[in-house]
Amino acid sequence: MKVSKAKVGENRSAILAAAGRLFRERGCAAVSVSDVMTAAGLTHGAFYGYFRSKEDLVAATLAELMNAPRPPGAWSESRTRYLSPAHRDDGAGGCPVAALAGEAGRASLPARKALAEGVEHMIARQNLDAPGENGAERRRAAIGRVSAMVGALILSRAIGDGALSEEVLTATRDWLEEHRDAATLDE
Amino acid sequence: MKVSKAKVGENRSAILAAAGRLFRERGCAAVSVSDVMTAAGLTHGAFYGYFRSKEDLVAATLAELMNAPRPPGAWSESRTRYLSPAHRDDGAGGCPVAALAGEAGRASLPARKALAEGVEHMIARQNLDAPGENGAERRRAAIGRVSAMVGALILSRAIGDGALSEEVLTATRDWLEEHRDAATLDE
DNA sequence: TGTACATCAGTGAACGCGCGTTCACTGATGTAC
DNA sequence: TGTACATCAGTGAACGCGCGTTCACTGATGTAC
Repeated sequence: MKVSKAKVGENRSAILAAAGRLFRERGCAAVSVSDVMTAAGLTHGAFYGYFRSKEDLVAATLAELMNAPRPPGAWSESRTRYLSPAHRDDGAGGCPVAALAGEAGRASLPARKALAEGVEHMIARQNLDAPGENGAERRRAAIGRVSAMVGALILSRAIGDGALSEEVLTATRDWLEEHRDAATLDE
Repeated sequence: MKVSKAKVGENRSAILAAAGRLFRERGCAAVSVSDVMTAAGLTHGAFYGYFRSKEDLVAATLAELMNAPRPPGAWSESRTRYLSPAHRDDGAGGCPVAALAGEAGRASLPARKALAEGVEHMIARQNLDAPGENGAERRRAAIGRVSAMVGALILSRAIGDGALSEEVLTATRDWLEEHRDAATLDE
C-alpha cells in the first residue's frame, strides 16, 4: 500500500532514529535490519526502498548522529555530565563516538569519515576552554581531553558496574579539572 | 583419531593463541568458531572438547590475554610505544584492553571481570611514574593516563589512516608527557 | 617387553536458526481528464 | 469538483548463506595383562 510523500519522509527519519539508538546500544553488527525496521514501525521488506544495504544504513546513521546537535553547556559541566554514571548507563542516547568507535575500525570508509567528523566536533568543543599559550597547545590539550573522556567512558562501560567502573569516571573527571585549574592559574 | 595428552595441551594453547589474535584483530563477534579452529590447525568439530561454548572461549581468551606478560620498559617509552602508528596498525598483537573494550560491555560477566583485571594492570603500571603528592593523587593520575591512552588508540584506529589519526596519537602522547614534566618539576 | 583392547580426541556431515537481500503482490496515493 | 487509473511504498513469503552446536564414526593412544 502506497503512503503519502510526507509519510515517506517521516519513515526515513524514524528508521535513522531507530538505528541511531539501537546501534549505539548494542553495536551495529548485533542489530539486524529487521530490528531497525520493527523499531521504526515498519516491516523489513520496506528497508530497501530507503537504503541500498545495511552498510549504507550504518554510514547514513553515523553521519546523522555526528551532525546531531549536542546538549548545551560547554566546559566543565559538560565534562562532568559526559563522565557520569548516568551517561555510562545510557548507551542508546549517549555519545555516538564512544559507543561506535570500537567497531568503526572495521566499518566502511564513509562510516569512518563520519566518525572522524564527530571527533573533530568534540575537539572543537573542548578547545573552547582548553589551557595553552597558543592555538597548537590548546588543540593538543583538547585532543588529550577528548581521548581521556572517550577512553574513560568506554572503559567504565566495558567493566560494568563495579567500584572500578565509577572510579574510572570520577578519577578521570577530577584529573582533567585539576589540569584545567593549574593551567588557568598559570596565565 | 585420539592424540597424546601432550598434544591436547598444545592444541588448547593453539586455540587460545589463535582466538587471542583473531578476536583482537576483528572483534569477538566477527570471528567464528570455525575461524579460530582452522587458525589453530584443527576442524570446528573438535572445539567442544575444549570449551563449552563460544562465550566460554571468549571469557577464557580474555583471561589469557590479560594475564600475558606485557613488554618491558615502563614509563615514558612505554607510552610512546603504546601511542605509535605501529601499535595502531597491529590490532592482532596489540593491547587487548583497547581492542576489546568496545564490545566487552555486551559480553559475559567473566569476560568483563577479565577486562577489569587488565585495566587494573594498566593502572598499576602507569602508577609507577605517576605525578602526585600521595597515593590517591598518583592513582588518579594513573587512571587519567590509562583513559587517555586507551581512548587515543581506539579513536586513531576508528578514524583510519588520515592526518587526524596520527595527530590524536602524537597530541595525546605529548600532552601526557607535558603533564608528567610539570608535576615532576613541582616536587 | 609384547600383545589386546578400552578410551577418547578429532573428523566431517548434519541440525535449526537468523541473517541480509529479493520479489510478486497489494492497495492507498496522487495525477489526468 | 468528481471520477478512472497509473504509480509506487509497504507487505510477507522466500532465497542462499554462515553461524553455533551436535553426533555417529574413526583410529591413535595408553592401559591391563
